[in-house]
Amino acid sequence: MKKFADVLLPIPIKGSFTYRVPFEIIDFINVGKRVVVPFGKSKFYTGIVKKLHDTTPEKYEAKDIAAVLDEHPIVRDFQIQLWEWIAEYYMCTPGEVMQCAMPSAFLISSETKVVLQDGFSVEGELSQREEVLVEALQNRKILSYKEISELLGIKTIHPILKSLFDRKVISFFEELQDTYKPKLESFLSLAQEYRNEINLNDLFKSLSRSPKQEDVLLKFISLAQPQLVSFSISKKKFLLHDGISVSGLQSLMKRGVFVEEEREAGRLNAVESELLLSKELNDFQLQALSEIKQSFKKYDVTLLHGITGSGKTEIYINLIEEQIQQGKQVLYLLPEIALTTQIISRLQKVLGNQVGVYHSRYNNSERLEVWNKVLNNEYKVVLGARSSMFMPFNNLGLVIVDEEHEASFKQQDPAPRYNARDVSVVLASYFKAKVLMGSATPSIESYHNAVQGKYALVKLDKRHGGILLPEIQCADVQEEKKKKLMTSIFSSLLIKNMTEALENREQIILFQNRRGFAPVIECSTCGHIPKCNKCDVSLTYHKFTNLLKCHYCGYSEKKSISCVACGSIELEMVGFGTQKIEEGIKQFFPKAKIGRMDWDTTRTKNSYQQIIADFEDRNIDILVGTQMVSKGLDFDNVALVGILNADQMLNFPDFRAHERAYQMMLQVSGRAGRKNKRGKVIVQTYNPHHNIIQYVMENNYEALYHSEILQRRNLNYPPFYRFITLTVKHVSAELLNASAEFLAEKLRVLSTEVEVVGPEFPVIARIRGEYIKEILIKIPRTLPVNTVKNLIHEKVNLFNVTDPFKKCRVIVDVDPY
DNA sequence: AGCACGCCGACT
DNA sequence: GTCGGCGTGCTC
Repeated sequence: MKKFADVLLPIPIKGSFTYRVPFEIIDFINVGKRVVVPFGKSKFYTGIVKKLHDTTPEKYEAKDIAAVLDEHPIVRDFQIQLWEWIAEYYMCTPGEVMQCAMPSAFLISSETKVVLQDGFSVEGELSQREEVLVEALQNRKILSYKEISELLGIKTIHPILKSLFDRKVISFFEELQDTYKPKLESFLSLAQEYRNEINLNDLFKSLSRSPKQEDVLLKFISLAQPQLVSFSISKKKFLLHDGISVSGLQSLMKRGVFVEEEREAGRLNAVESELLLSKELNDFQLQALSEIKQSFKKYDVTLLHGITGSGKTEIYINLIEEQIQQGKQVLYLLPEIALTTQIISRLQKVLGNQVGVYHSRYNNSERLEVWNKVLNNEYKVVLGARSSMFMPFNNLGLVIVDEEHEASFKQQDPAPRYNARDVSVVLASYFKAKVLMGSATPSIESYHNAVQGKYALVKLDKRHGGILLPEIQCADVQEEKKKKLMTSIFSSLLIKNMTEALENREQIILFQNRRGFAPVIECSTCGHIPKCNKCDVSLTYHKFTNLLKCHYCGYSEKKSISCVACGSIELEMVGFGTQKIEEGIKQFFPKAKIGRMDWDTTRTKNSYQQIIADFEDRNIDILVGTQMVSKGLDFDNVALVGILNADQMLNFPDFRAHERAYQMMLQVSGRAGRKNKRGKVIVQTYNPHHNIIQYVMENNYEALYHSEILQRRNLNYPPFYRFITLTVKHVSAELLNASAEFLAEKLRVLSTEVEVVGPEFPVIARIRGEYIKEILIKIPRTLPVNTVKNLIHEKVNLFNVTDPFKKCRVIVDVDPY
């Protein structure tokens, strides 16, 4: 009988909190269950029981656990271990990991509510604000702090509330609100009295003059056969059947022929179509599959290097089926951007309702339902973005990380800044499960692991269905400009090929990596460019809304007709985004149907699907887009892919810029090519002889790897060194400079082998009014990283107690991407 | 992270 | 004078 419980709370504080287990709940409490606990002066939080023990805390009096919420644990032991591993490795708190790992619908916290006291009487005068509040409470009975603050239009409402409380006008209570409400659906069944033949026949006779009602009843009975008595159907689905009129049904309901009952329905769409067999694999796929299975015998992690269009997904499906047969679960991780309906339905067609999907577009209730289905073993496969690795698996056999090189597996903000690809190896180890990482362009780190023999390497270098790799050509922008061939953003080579493709009624994709290349308004007279006044960036012009927007803080203003600085009306657009490209095409090919796919046009839930559907149905001739067009889409009529500005990607100030540029160019190139004709790719660049461009044209990943790994070794970059960045922020640039310098100085004495670079201003030195400085710590692989991390913690803690530096915020990012 | 307490400017 | 801003410290 354990008397104390260590409870994990979803707050960014180190360590867990020890509570007393009251006698009444001692039989119900277990590790992994949720408990409600008092926290601070008046709040209640939901936490997870991490440990039960008998050690009386010495330094404080433990508070009592208020309630146990679950009948069975909803978090498994391995998850608590995993959370702690992540917290330690990524230098954050287990509370932050838990917050990110669990659907927030599980973690309800209390909210303080204000009510009038029974039979209150006002003694003395009320201030104007107090009067407003009392009046509002008389109308609405219960108000939250936030509502009161909005009502009175002030932030500090505490003194007013205290004064009213002291005069016994109002009182407080804590409300725990369960945000999860099961979704209900109406079900129809035949009323008791018509469940015998005589009454039913009478009913039909009486309906002879009401054909609509008769139809409805007949349909119901035909659907119900042979079990009329116990049959029920969802009202919504029933109405979808042909020949059923809403009015007919309503009349029958009024007569009491049907009874309606609300049932829990679940939000997740079930797959109802017949399952298909997985596709037959070709010889190359079979070969790769057998190599993978072989490698699993010796290695925990296998890297599958399979070129675009080689049919990696079919191999995955095969492996998943095998795991399911063995009664194991599978986690299939994809970058968010590649999680399209195409891939989801492909999996569901073969595996049906055993597949659970988990991604950011799901709301809290949906996430909670997926969690429960994994917990109850209803889902054998979880397909999702990085956060789906936090599901409560119970016998994981395989983790697939597709598009392994993608940066989006690393969470940027907020903590935990984890990399799902890397953590999945730890996750798998708890189950002795295998990890399969797949990519057409593996990350240098993973390929290095394979080369070093840490991972197994399996190659698949034949395209599926005999489709040839596209022919890649370079358009030398500099040369064309010299010869005055290039009068727009399109080279003559690209225009020529586009014209050809359009004449052949073939489709085209134009790719523009927008990053840092958004349209900016510049005054032709004085050169003024509108900037965000809180961030160190130019505002970008959005033609559709006629707004100037900041991409970092969301600030927007109306575009003025004249220059704000000099009043001139000669404003010019500099740079081009996808919108500008769209316009450019219209000039050259006025008849072509153009679609645009970027962050702006895919904001609403279905717009993304719509664009893809339009492209597939050939309602779009030319698709212009950012990164989005490069992921997870398989079109079969794309003759030409144009990469408009390759240099933009190559010149990005980041040590991974070349690797990324290669990956991106190869990925978009993969969209070109059809069954009977070789696709074509035009790369527009100022540097056609750049080695990366050459590697892309030769499709030579090995060469890219060797040139990159050499660089990394020479410059002490990953994978030879581990990186940890410390980001320091403050509104005052002076304080920030001094503070960052102080912190860097402290860090420089860590060890002679550890390099401390900076502090330096990043490319964008100010966001939301705060200046930013970065310190990069480079740790050789040979050094025990935990010792270094402990020292970093020590220095950051020192920083956080040293005046005036502690006023700055410090963010730690391990293995930044 | 919230939410208390406590110190200081700009208004009745 | 006090109201209401915000900086600082604590939470089992």
